[in-house]
Amino acid sequence: MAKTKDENTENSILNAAKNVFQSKGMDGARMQEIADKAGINKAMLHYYYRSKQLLFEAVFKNAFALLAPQLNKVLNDDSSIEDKIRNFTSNYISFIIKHPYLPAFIIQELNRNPSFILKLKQNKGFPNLEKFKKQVNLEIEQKLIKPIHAEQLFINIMALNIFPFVATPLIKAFANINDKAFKQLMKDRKEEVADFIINSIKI
Amino acid sequence: MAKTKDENTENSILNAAKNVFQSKGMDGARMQEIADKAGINKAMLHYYYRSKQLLFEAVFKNAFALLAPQLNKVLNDDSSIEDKIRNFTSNYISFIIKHPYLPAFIIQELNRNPSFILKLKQNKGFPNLEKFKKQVNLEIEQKLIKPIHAEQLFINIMALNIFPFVATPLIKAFANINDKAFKQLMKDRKEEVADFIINSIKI
DNA sequence: ATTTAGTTTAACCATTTGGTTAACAAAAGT
DNA sequence: ACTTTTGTTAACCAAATGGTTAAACTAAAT
Repeated sequence: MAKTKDENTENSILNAAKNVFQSKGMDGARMQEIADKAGINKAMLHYYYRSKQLLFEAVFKNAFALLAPQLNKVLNDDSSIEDKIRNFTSNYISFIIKHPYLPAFIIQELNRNPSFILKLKQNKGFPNLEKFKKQVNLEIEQKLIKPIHAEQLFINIMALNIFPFVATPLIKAFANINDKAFKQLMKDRKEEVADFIINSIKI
Repeated sequence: MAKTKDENTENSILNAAKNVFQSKGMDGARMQEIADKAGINKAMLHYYYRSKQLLFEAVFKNAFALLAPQLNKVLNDDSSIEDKIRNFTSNYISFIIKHPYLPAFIIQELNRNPSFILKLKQNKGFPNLEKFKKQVNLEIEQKLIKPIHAEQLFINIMALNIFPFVATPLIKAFANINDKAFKQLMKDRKEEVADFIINSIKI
């Protein structure tokens, strides 16, 4: 396929692998297809990455490293809960529109192999709820927001932002809309979702 | 595996196939494993279902047929929006706790092959938003709920209810909780999610 | 009792797939 | 100049995999 200045072979392999793995998953991906897309011989894949498993892990870690900082924004910055939610929602949806396969890929592969997340958890920078919890409880005490468990609020924020990009075909079918209308709906959500959440918790 | 009165072979195959396909997906599933779990010879799979693809489709249609009526409850019954949301949320989460693999399976396979949903769309009983849209707009006119696009509200309801069961490993890792705590969190959501939605749209 | 239709099995087959090997080319050290 | 290291290829391999076949078994129908 297009080899738009992939510089070195190692990188063009990773790019091709990203493509194939993210659209077909570990089980559906074929080493031959990755090699073809990278424009090289299949043996090169093993020369640079030893095995399908290791190549996959390189792709997965890359993908996760892209997603994690986005989540940390909600959890670890110092603005108010309301500002956080507005910022995060707008940024996150913009981000995902650029990487539409990402969330479904990560979720699918973690379901296939849940123990894989244990490795990721050890990295520093792995999202952690502690600070967010304290902040939520503080704002509840200060009567800034209605009582809610921080975990539930966090799940709700994730769900409202991520779900449509994971269940795209389902939503398109139920709402009976085409690709263009779906994209518009997602753009609208940048504001709608934040309003929806804040409406619910604001006193 | 356990062959607890599976009656006929055809059914025990379908059961085994359900197990394997729903936990490993189409690409990860192996005919041999299905045969072993059903306690029969691999040739029987082809005798009764001709091919992996057809066996898979039988499982998938079964799964979808289980999910669709649940969604139609929100869309086509005659109670108020508020009652619908409360009923649906409580029922749906109970339902999914009994079939935890279902939503991830359906979403994963539709992402793998989005055109597959076209076949399903032709079935009557396929969820449709028209009635729900009218009702939402009516209740907005009557000042019973705040203005919101019906599609967005529907997406939000789906997201808040379904997402945690699709992204279970992710949520468990972020919230740093074990299986027991996660299950409790999900039970709590039966009420919390409905409150969250209604808080947001109620005037 | 014998035919017939449906069910089940073991052995087999062709293809696909991840991975390896050996030869070769091109840089990089010396 | 030559030796070593790195990058690349084509051909090959063993295992796995979906699928087929022909024969055997079973039970009801004739």
